[in-house]
Amino acid sequence: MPFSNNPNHNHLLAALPQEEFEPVAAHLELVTLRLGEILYEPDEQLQYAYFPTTAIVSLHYVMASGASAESAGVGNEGVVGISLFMGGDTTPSSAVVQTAGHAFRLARQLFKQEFQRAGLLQGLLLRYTQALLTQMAQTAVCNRHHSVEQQLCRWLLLTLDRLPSQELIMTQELVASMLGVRREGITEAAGNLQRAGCISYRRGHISVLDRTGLEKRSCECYGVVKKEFARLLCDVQYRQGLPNTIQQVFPQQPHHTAAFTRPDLTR
Amino acid sequence: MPFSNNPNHNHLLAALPQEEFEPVAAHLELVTLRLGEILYEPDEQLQYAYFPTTAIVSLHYVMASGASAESAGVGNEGVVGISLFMGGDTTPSSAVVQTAGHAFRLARQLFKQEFQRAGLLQGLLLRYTQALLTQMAQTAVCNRHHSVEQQLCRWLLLTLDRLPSQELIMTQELVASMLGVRREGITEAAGNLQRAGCISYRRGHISVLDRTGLEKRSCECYGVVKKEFARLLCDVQYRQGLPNTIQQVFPQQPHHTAAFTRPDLTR
DNA sequence: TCCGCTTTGTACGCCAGCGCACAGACCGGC
DNA sequence: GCCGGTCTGTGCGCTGGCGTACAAAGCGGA
Repeated sequence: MPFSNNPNHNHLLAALPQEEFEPVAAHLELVTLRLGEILYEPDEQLQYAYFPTTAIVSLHYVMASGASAESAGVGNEGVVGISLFMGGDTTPSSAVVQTAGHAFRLARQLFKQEFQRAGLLQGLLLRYTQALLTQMAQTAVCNRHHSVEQQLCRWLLLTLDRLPSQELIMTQELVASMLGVRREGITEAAGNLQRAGCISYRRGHISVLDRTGLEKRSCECYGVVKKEFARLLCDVQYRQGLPNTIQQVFPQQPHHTAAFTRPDLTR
Repeated sequence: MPFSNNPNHNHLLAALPQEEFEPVAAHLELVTLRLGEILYEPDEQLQYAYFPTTAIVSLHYVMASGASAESAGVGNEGVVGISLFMGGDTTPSSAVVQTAGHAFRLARQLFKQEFQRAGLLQGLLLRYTQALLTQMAQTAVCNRHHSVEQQLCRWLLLTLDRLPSQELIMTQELVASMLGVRREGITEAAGNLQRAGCISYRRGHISVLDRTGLEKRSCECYGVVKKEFARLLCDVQYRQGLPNTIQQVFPQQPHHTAAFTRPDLTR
C-alpha cells in the first residue's frame, strides 16, 4: 500500500487556496482504509467526510436479494460524504473501500461548517458533486447498453486514473461485485483482454499493459465521465507555495488523447 | 393538458416562505412544454431553470449509436437545471419533455442569484439534488438487475406520482426509449400488466387501474427512490397564507403503504 | 516442501431481451 | 365513410449473460 501523508494528493484539498486550506488542515486526520472496510451503510449517520489520497471507495447499493452494483467510485479526485453538505446526512447506498490506501478525514460538523462558509471550497464541492452525478447517470446508461467487456474496460480505466501505479490489487470476484455481474463473466472478459495484450493478471493482481488498447475496447462512457471531470474540476488553480504532487499521481494522463476524438481537457 | 397557473403546484416553489418566494415570483414565467420539446442538449448553455407543475421532463443520455436511456425524471417535485447552481452550467445529458404540460421558468442569472442568497431555497435545492442523485444511482442498479416488467412498473409509478390524473399520454415506443429497451419489450410487459388488471391502454394512452398491483410487481427501486424523496423533501413547511394545492396533485399517496414493508414516510 | 484455501478456468443448459419482419388495429382527418 | 399513417401485436431465430457445477492452478503458511 503506497504511503501518502500529503493532503495535496487529494485534488480537492490541493485546489484550496492557502487561506481556506489552513483552517481545514488543522483538523484533517490521516487514516488507513482497508479493503472491504465500510465507511457508511444505508441510513447510517456519517461521522466524517473522507478525502482519499491513495484509497478508492465504491458507492454502491445492495439489494434485498443480496445482488449489488456500484453507482460511482471515489478516489483522490473527490470526497466521500456528499450527503453531509447536501443536507440529507445519509443515503440509501453504502460506501465500501475498493482499493486499500489512505485518506484524510474531517469531522462532520467541521466539514459542514467549511461548506457553509461559501468560499472556494463550496463551489468546488458542488462542481465535484455534479461530476459525480454525471458518473452515476453514465453508469445507468452503461449498465443498460454495454457488454461486460466494455464495462470492464471503462471500470479499469476509471480506477487506474485514481491510482499511482499500473497495478490493481483486486480479485475478479471483487470486480464482478462492483460491476454487478457474475464472476465468470469477468474471467472471460479479462481473459480476452489478456490475450489481446491489454492487461496481465495473476491471483488478485491486475496490471495494465496497454492503456490505449483498453480505451479502444471501452465504451464511450469512460470518455464522457473523464471529460466531464476534467471540465468541471481541472480549471482550479492548485495552491501555491506547497509542493504540487498531483502530476506524480496521474503520470499517464497526457496520453489519453490518442484514443478519443474529443479534445482532451485533462491538462 | 391540465392547466396550471399556480406556482404552488411545484413542490419546491410551494415550500418557500413568503419572503423568499416573493422576489422569485415576480420573475417566474409560465410556459407550456410540448411533448418531445428539448429543454437543453449536451454541452449547451442552459438559459432558464424550469419548475414543472404539470409537465414531466426526462433527463437522458443519447449515445453515439443513437441508443438512449433515461437517468432520471423531473416533475412537479423538482427543477430542471441543477447544473446552473452546481456550477457546471451544462451537462453531457439532455432534457426532453416526456409529458406535455406547464412549468414556470426562471432566467439563469436570477436563479443563480437566488441560490447564492444561501436562504431556505439553497438548502431545498441541495436536498432535491441529493434526491435526484439517489434516483440516478437507483436507475443504474435497476438497469443492471431487474426485468423489463419490473422497470416498467417502477417507471409508471414514478410518473404517476408526478401527475394529477391516473392517465399517461404516452406511446409504448416512447416508454421504450425512456427505459432504453425495445418497443416490443414494452408491448409484452404492458400486455401482462393489462391482463393482470393493473393497467388498461389504447393507442397512446395508459390508464392505471390498480396502483397496489403495480407496486407489488415493481422492484424495490421504486420504494427506495420514493422514500428518499419523502425523507429529503417532505419535512419542509408549505408556505402559509396561500392555498396549498399539493394534496390535489397526489391524491393517491396515502395508499402507498400497502405494498411496501418499509415505513411510509410520504405523508 | 507440502497442504489447504482461495482464486481462476471451463463447460453446460437456460432464458430474457434483442433485431427483424410483418400483420392487424386504431384513430384522425378529409 | 374511407383512407393513410401511426401504433400495437406476434412470431421467428439469435446471443449475451446467468446459474450451476466442478476442475485446475496459485499462493501462503506451517
